[in-house]
Amino acid sequence: MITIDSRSSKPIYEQIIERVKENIIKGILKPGDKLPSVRELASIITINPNTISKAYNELERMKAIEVIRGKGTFVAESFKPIMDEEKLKEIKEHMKNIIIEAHYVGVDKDKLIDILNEIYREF
Amino acid sequence: MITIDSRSSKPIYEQIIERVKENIIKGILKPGDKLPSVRELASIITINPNTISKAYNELERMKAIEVIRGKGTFVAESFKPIMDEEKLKEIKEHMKNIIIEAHYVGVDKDKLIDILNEIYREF
Amino acid sequence: MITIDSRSSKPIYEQIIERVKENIIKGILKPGDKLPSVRELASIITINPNTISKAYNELERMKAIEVIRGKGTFVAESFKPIMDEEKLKEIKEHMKNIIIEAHYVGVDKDKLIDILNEIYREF
Amino acid sequence: MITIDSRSSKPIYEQIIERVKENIIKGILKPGDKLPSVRELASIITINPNTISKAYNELERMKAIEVIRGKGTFVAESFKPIMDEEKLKEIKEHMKNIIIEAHYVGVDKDKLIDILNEIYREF
DNA sequence: GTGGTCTAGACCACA
DNA sequence: GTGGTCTAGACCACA
Repeated sequence: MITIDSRSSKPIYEQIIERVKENIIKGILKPGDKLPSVRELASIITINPNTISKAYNELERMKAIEVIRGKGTFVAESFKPIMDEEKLKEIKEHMKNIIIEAHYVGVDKDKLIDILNEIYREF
Repeated sequence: MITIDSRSSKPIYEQIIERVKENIIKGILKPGDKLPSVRELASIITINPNTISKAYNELERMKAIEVIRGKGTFVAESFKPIMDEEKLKEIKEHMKNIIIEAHYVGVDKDKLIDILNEIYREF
Repeated sequence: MITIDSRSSKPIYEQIIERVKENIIKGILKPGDKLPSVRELASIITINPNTISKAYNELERMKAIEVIRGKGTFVAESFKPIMDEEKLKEIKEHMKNIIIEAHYVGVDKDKLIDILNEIYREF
Repeated sequence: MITIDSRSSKPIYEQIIERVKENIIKGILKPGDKLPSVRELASIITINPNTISKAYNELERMKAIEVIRGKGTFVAESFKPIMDEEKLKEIKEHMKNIIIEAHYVGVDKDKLIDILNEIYREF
């Protein structure tokens, strides 16, 4: 369910965050579902537990998951998008950079929208 | 022409690369145009020359600019998009992450396409 | 394993790149093998770590080695020659120059092919 | 007759040396032939005269050309290869590096010998 | 412990 | 004046 690319320049803890969020959005993980414990996940994907911990902590801060003491970690019950101006600006920045990179491999606006639609279809 | 956001977590040399590419795409920098010399740009944006050098070197590797010995650095004459499977996969990855992040601030597909179109309009 | 000729006009970081590639081709370094860390190698050959870093970065770009975050640097698992027209042209250029230089020290075609065969035998 | 690639990382003066030697080996320039004067050549290929001068000086040191005061520069009358141990070692080094580079673009021994033969045929 | 980024500063070849 | 190489040293994120 969660696959890590150790060769990626993207930190492992960020990869975990993304995979968990992706699974939630895709409905593979539903509100109330229990996540594997830190140690469990660490042994499954053979990653240092500290790294899993860091990912879970960030996910909790984002209200994507909830830690219930003594019971475990669960997908948050109610998902309310939090409109965050800073975050929105960041997204625009990232999109601009994608557009620039796309241009340099010969991907134009229409092809980029195709890619975007394709990814949404997978969700 | 080239502005750096020192609060950004993105390395300075990467910011320079992006700004130069952006200026080329927007036509602000045209093929054959001379870029400021390493030392010049370093003093303009008060960054260490080594950092500028690193950015210029990567831009040269990407064939976006050309270094002519003892004369300076110039926007490459011929821009040919290089279709790179790896790079394309990377772009898709980035796009997927943007979509995930967008979802968490309540930005849906249509709004994201709006943002994309808006950025293209600036180019 | 890696020796530097400080009298050579060839930059140190390029010498390191060549020695590493040579060791990989000779099988002294095998896929998955760990390379000495940047600091380790720096202290072994008494070279500044930045210089080692530069060499390792170029080797990574060439897909000869892989950097795994926080763990170290390893010989790439899968070696796939990348057919690169530019690089091939460069090789021909170099070969032409060798032939010209050889002529001026009285080394003819047959002797040059002997030299070539001799080097291949060492690999 | 002499073409320069200003984008090459190879210094212009070295490129001139190589082209002149190449022309001599190919017989395009014969012993006793007059070379263009420094200023002439400088204006033909629009290069700084100092750069031409440097190339001619090195060619003279190698006994490939001769400067006759007040008359001009000529291809040396008698070509005697000078067996130079240092130079030979250098050639072997270069050959080794070519072999390493060739391996990384998928060019094996036989193909490399083909390339070598092909270049000799042009001479 | 691992590599990545950045600064300050020196020296050099080349044009 | 131009970029390239190298050193010394600091700080940082990641695992």
